[in-house]
Amino acid sequence: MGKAAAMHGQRTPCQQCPLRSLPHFREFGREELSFISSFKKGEMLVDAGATVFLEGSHSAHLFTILSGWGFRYKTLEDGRRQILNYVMPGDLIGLQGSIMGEMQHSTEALSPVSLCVFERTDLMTLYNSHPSLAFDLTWIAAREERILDEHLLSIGRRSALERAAYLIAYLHQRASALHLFNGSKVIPITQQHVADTLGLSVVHTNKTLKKLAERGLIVWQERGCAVRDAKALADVAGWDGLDSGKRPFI
Amino acid sequence: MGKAAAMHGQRTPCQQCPLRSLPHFREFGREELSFISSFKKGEMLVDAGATVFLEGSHSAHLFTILSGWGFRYKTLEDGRRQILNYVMPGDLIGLQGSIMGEMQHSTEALSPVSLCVFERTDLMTLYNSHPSLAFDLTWIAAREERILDEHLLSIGRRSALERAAYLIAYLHQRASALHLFNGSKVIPITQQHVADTLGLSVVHTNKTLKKLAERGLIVWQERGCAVRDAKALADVAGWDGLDSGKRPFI
DNA sequence: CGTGTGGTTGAACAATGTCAAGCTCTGTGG
DNA sequence: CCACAGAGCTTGACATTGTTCAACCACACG
Repeated sequence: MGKAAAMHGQRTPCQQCPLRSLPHFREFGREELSFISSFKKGEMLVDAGATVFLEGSHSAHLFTILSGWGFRYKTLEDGRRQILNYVMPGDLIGLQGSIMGEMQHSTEALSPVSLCVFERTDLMTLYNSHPSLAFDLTWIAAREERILDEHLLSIGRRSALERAAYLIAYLHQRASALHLFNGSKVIPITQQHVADTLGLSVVHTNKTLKKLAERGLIVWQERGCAVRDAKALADVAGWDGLDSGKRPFI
Repeated sequence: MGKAAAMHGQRTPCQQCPLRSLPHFREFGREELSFISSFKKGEMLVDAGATVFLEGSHSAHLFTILSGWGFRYKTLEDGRRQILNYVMPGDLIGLQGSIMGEMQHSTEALSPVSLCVFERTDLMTLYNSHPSLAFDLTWIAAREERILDEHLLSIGRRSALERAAYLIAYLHQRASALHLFNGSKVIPITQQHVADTLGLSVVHTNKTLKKLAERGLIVWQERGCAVRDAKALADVAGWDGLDSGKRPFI
């Protein structure tokens, strides 16, 4: 478990944020952007495997992912782990803790991750001065809730094969919308991550993924999963896909 | 599946809302209360078994539960149902749909339910004029997210017995905080509801609940579940319990 | 060269699902 | 008052799904 974390002053001003130009995100006004730019206190880099938030901590910060992949998880006392969701560029992390106090889940980097750093004490200023951004924060929380609803349906009621298909289709769709598949085209997770997301053992996960591979829907390769037929995956899972509309991000 | 729904003009003004006096909720300023009172457009009553929201709909309203029990759920095409969470007095429902458009889950009443009616078009006014209430809305969404995180951990990684214990401890703790156990002391759900919440079959749920009953932790009775030892239930599940602090409600 | 991490496999076993039947209420209509 | 129907709970036998254990393999990295 790597731990390296480097803090830097602000590098990219928000006005030139590479994520802003993606069609996936809603456009922001000049004033909103300049406020967000002042809200941002710097950037942070963490290694793959590093822990960004630890369950039980009280972080003074919250972050937006600039680049890289990570995941949120909880564990039981005896070590059983459940991955709750994955985080990708544009995702705000630590909002739950900032608003309610203590962090009740951990967050770990799957790849090297760079993050924009915000301070939780500035949140109230945002609510006071920028209602549209305040609305966006609620939007972001509601979106996460909606995704968790679908995950719950998946783990509770879908078979192992359906679950695996759903998970990979979901990750693929999100990453595609962010144009994340230019270089590697590979989702950077291990089968252990898949198992801990689906609530299955690694062994059974392996056998399940193999079935998807035999049908030509995915290929498992060095450090990750490559999608061959996203549509068929969604079909296997009986999943409609994510909203296609634009979404806000801070 | 009952469908009766009656709309009324406002009966109880928010200043005299019986829920406000519970120690469970944060106190509101006079100004906040008067705004909320204007935000409220009336009250609605629905029968047990009635559907409040249907997946796929675009409701013009959102509601706060005044009294009664209900639950949110999603279904797969072939009818498999997953209950996502339960709703009780003080809970705001329909926020997800109001903010993001279409409803992606359904909500059904478990008992007769009375609701305060709000209009989604008024939401923006709230954000513009009352930052503290805007913050509360994000708080409410973050709280739901946190609860879903715990449910996901439960379904994904706890055994059937642990899951059942967690669910009942959770419902009991929430209802206790709301002083809901004056009359019946019974959680008004069927074993089918428990099964659909835990992601188990009814048969296995029945056998699992029987084990909890044999240990003296619960008693299953006419139309519901009575808790005998809440502490022991939480212990079986290895669950810490909910936050004890005050929370906002609209 | 070792060593470690992640993937693969088969066999034995445990957990959970399915099927089918019966039971106990409660409410309803004759 | 009785007969009946439906909903929800209970139970046992059996099928299926998923877990655990125990290897072994392949590759990357120091």
